[in-house]
Amino acid sequence: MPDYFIGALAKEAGLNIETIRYYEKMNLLPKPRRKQDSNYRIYDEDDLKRLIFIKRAKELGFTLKEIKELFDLRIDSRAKCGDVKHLTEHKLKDVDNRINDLKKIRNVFVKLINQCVNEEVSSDDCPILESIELK
Amino acid sequence: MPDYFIGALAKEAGLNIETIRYYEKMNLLPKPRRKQDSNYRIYDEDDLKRLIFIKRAKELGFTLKEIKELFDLRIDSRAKCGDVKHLTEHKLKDVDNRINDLKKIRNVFVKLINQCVNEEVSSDDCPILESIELK
DNA sequence: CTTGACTCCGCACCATACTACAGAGCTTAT
DNA sequence: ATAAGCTCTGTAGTATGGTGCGGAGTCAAG
Repeated sequence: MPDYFIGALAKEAGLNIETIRYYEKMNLLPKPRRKQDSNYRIYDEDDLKRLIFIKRAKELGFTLKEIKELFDLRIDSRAKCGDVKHLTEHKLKDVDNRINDLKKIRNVFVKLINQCVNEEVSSDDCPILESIELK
Repeated sequence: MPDYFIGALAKEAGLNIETIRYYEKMNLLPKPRRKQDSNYRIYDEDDLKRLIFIKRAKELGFTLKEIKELFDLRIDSRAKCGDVKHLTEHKLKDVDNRINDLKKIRNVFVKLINQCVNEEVSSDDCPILESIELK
């Protein structure tokens, strides 16, 4: 489990250095240990995993604030089981809704692809609106 | 199918008026007809559907630019079937990836909730990192 | 036919999430 | 031991996606 300086970590994660420092400032990434003398930040595999998670969660539509809340969901010495359960059930419902709506969008794509297979089916209408009623 | 002025549409869609005008400027919403004399914008149910779709797609992590591309996916007089098929297959793959990653996050929530049921199971670790390897 | 609510346009401002310096101090390969 | 290439901090700037405001005109209920 090798350690990284910020540049190597950034490269692994596919982010840039400034973004990593930004996440640290926003408390999305724990303050890393520092090298003696130089004060360079030292990172490990856990930091990398965390960055990759943040990156993907952002792509899935979570804000940095929400991602922070996800990291904070845990049963620990401070948080009560019941509280965590309640919060988590709420998040679960949200994720289920996201999955469902993505599936609807998926179906539209499938239909559109099949139309294409049937050669020269042509319509000027917008299929994404014809087939979806996201409510 | 009643028509709306912008205020009523905004209320229905749960957006504010300025946002609707902004989407129009960004070409996410077609330029609406206007009332004689007053030049007020006139909207219909299709506009409402479109706005609701935009709103949800944004929550699912699509940018306005991507949403515009989704609306533009159609087989029409200009676009060739093959092109649309290719593009759509690409989008389909993307949506599948999103669904899969959301399912992983979902599983973590389910585990966490079950832990809570088993009373006083406590760990200071972050389960979202323990259970997910989004790669 | 008034009056309060609505709409028009343009432009300035805001929040979020980065991104890019500058100037100084490390690291490391040769 | 030197030079290219890191990293440090702080601050300022950018892109996206809105949000607010002013002054003028329009709508519609009473």
